[in-house]
Amino acid sequence: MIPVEGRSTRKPRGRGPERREEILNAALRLFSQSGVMAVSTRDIAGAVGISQPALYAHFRNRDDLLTELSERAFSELEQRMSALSADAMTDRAAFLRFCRIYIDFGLEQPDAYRMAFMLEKRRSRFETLDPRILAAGLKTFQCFEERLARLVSRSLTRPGEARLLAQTLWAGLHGLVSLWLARREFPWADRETLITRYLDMLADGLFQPEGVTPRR
Amino acid sequence: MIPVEGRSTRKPRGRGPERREEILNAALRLFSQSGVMAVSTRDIAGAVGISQPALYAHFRNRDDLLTELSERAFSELEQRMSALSADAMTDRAAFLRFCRIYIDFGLEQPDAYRMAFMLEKRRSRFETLDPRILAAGLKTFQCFEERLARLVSRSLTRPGEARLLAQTLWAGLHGLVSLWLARREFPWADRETLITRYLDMLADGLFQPEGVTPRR
DNA sequence: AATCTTCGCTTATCACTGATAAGGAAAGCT
DNA sequence: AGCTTTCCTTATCAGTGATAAGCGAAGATT
Repeated sequence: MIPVEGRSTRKPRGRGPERREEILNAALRLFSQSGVMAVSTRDIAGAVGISQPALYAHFRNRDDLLTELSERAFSELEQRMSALSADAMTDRAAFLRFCRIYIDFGLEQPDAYRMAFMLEKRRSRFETLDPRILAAGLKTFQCFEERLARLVSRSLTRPGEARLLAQTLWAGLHGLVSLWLARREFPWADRETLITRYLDMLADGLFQPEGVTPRR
Repeated sequence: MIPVEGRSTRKPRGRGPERREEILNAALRLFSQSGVMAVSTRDIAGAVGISQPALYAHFRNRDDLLTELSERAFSELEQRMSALSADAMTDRAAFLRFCRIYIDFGLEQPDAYRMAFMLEKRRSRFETLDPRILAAGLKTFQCFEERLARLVSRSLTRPGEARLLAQTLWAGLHGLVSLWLARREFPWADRETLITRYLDMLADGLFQPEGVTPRR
């Protein structure tokens, strides 16, 4: 009855985990093709080749599956941010490259980005955010804040500055990316110009010229 | 048969338009209470006191109703932006107040804001934006751009600057507002501080000190 | 070897969703 | 009065996420 410490008494690992993986991949592919809202559990099950209720052996419900994909998306973004080492750069250059990583992630993987930051549950009563997504988001933000702080540490003086900067910067980048994703048909200005201009504006505000103190 | 010019031959205005209004108001109230995704057409019909199919005499479908509310939200934002007259202000002060109007609108009327900018249709195949919402959004953006350009005209030099500034600014403000709305549980820094800091950063980038040219 | 247990799956079914069909009743116009 | 139009009803549809009940084969136990 009591399992031996460190070794489960039984080894039920058949092809369960692989199936689970299969489902996640199929779901992500379908979501990318048709949008999260348009894909039903039957679509996913059909793509995998199993019946619809079979999904519920691997995930508690549809939202649970979405949450899992969301966590993966966060993880991918963390990896990209962590991969940036900018030792031989000026703060400004490092800052710009860091922002680019975020933006590129959103544009290259719009569905992953949507999962992570724009996901609203289908039938949730008054928008209570899934705690797992919240936790994953927090972890990613901490990564964001920490990386950012190291990159521009020489330009930060006041205490609490890092967190404030990280939140404002995140918001700004998210605005750009999310509007692009949600309002694709809008007559946007040239994307490169827009990015460059926006980041320059931020950087100009951040890295004040020497001898000039920001007003207010 | 042929209606007299300027006077319709029949006057079918029974209580149709009022009903329509009633439905829109009930829907908006329900959406505010429970979130857009959680409210069904039966909920709306029940709140008005009619049967569910009766809705379809006034709106082609659920999305049509949402679109109508979306247009209203845009209209409301336009009104707020147009109401700002900042003749006796510096460019910087006018800029800050203008941004505040946008932010306040989003925070005070989160559902209207969501309708306007964050609405993703329930079953749309690959996210084609409703042309009506697109049109309404365009109109609002033109208002945004025009008002902004007048406020800070003295600080704009290059051609095309206004449009670029408007789009980047909009994106930045949207990022702040939409993240607040979508991730309420996130441990945000003090909201006032965050707003002030963010707008200052933008303004610092925008309104360079005299005699100092922005780098790059 | 025979049995038992567990796991991943099936079919059948649920309540609910948005949407349509068909028809009824009342108001307004000719 | 008769006709049309408008707004509403009930009945019903296919499709949704989710659950219940049971089946069958693999692995463990006897």
